[in-house]
Amino acid sequence: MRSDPQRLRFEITARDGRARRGVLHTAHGPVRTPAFIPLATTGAVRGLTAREVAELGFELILGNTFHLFLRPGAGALRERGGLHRFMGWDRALITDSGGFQVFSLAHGSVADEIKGRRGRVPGHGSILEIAEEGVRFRSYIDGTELFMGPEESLAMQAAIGSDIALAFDECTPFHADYDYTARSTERTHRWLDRCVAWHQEHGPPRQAFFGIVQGGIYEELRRASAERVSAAPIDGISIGGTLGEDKPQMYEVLDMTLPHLPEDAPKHLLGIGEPDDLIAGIKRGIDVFDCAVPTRLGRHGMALAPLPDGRYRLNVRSTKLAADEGPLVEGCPCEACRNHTRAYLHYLSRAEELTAVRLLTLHNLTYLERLVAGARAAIEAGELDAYAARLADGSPPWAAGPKAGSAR
RNA sequence: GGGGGAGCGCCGGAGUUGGAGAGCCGGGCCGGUCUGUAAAAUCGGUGCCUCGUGCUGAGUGAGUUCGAAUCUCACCUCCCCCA
Repeated sequence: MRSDPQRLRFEITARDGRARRGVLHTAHGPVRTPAFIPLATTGAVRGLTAREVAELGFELILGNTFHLFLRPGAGALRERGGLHRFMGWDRALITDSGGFQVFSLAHGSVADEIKGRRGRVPGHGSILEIAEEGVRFRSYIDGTELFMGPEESLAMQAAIGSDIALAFDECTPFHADYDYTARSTERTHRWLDRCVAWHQEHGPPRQAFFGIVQGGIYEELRRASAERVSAAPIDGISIGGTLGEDKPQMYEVLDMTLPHLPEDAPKHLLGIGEPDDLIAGIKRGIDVFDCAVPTRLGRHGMALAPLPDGRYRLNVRSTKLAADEGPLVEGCPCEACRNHTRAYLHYLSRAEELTAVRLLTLHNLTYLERLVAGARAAIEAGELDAYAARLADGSPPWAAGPKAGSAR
């Protein structure tokens, strides 16, 4: 760990077990943790404006180096003064390195692959070669042959001007065996060294840099990767790669990784964001999470809501809601729940009105923001376990927090 | 009143003019899936039953034929044109 305070300072203000309440001080302001990070993959949180995302309370969003590299490209972003200015977002920005996308091109859908399911569309991979130097691939936009390695990724993240850059890594698939995962993880470590070297030489002065732990589902590899990454001069640590095929295995992977990371490092769990997983991660000491779930489910007609069966995805398109005059979720402070009925949202969603997408996206993001805000308050109050228990019993986040107000 | 055209499954369309469909494409409807976003995406189901080599089915009825969604006749409905 380097923890250069000029780039990033992580202040821990309260603890509850292994969970912590903190503040990430970035070049674009503070980020209260534990935090959920909405995805703005291509420079927009899908369906919303930057102002709306800020109004929901988010202080950090995630852009994607790979997508922004293809379009609008480094030159255009530099000319526009970086992504903050281009998209009208003046709070903190973290950029994923593109490692995940490079491998999703090879697998059709890493989302399936890393969970142990089969890729959705086999045989359309655009990867031409994965080598020590980096990855050659074809643009999915126009077929242009392109190359990205550690240096290209960091140069692009410099052009974007993110507050936190991530190391260029290989996201190891679930079906990779021990030997492949070991070789891949070692290559990711060598790429980490190249990223660090490029970043120290050319990176924006106030841009922080996070390393990424790999190692698949193998305890030995996770420990080795955790120790290797922790030893590098970095400002924080992301946990990536396959986290197993189900939630119990994901928690196992976390438990085999987290003990080997520096206690005071900001810890980012890549790609995780279902409500119960946020709590599981927070309890283990994770500080920030990013995930496509709230925005994607919103576009697919699903609302986050505690359900009687212990799940939390309400299908708004279901006929059951056609005449339901109640709010999406009782007590939710979002625009969809305050101003509209389930019946209206049901109708809008079936009619494929953009308004439905926007309202559900607003709701889902509100739900997760309130969930982590509740966790922050609970940690300060030393009541995280009680908070988690009330959530597990089906309380919505705004009704499950400590009685003594909130820490929003 | 005359002439022409068309009728199948919840809806629309294509197609076959004697060897066969409980078929095809859209849509709707019902349900599933989605965790570092090539996802406002995607995958199923959608006549009946006792679930099988099962039954019914091409506007309605009759006929020709070994065999009819296809050919003939009558009728019904809709569309277009002419009066």
